[in-house]
Amino acid sequence: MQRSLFKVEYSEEEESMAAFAKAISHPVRIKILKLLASQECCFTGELTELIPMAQSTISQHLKALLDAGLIQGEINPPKVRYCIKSENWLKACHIFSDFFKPDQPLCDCPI
Amino acid sequence: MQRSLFKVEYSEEEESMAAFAKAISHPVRIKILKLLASQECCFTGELTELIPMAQSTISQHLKALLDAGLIQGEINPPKVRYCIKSENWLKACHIFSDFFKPDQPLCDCPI
DNA sequence: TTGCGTAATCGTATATTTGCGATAAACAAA
DNA sequence: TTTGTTTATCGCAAATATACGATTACGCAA
Repeated sequence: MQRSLFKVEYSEEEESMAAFAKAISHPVRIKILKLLASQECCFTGELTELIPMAQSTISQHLKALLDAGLIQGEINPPKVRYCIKSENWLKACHIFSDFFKPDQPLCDCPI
Repeated sequence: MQRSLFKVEYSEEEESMAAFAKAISHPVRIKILKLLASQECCFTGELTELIPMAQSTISQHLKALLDAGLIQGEINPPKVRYCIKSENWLKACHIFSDFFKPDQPLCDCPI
């Protein structure tokens, strides 16, 4: 990729919002988060049974969610129990509700 | 990419949430949306002046936002005036606020 | 018609993402 | 120690995304 000479500057908020968005930009990761956020709460690799994908692929998506800080995992050999990382979940809640404000005055261009 | 034999099924809501998320998964697109959503409202290619990126790159990002349905453009030769597409903006508002509920009962695993 | 300004598209190069199977790692139980 | 269970990581291939310059397209004004 032919990289720009000077880097575009982004605010911390823009960067982290983009990172959260990227984490949930794949439907299977949304599905996983929904499962973890549901009342059953702390789930594990039963995900592999619920989602028809290779175990390695599920693990890869879990890693993406981990890296984004949206989930956390407790190693409980030989299993790993995952759940929502509430700290960053709340951060994401705030960032997105700040951005997507339904009562925001929007353009009324008659396009 | 070695595709799965059987396709994973996603709900319409999961699909469109992922699509919206992908659209805002790049900080420059968040920046653009912020500019368009700000009171100045209907913006155009002044974006090219505000954001130090090649014109073609900006146009590419605008197309991504267009394809996601988050913005719309009015051709006003030789310019194009963009603004938020409120219909889908509201849809995104609802989808994200439904997903990121701060008062949701989350796991209290002591990880 | 010819040029000008604006914006989209093309072509290209590189980076990242996505998916799989195979393998490795970590621990518990036999 | 060996075996089994669970999960992460590796290596690969293909698809997408990102960025640029160059070119094209489209009206408007000379």
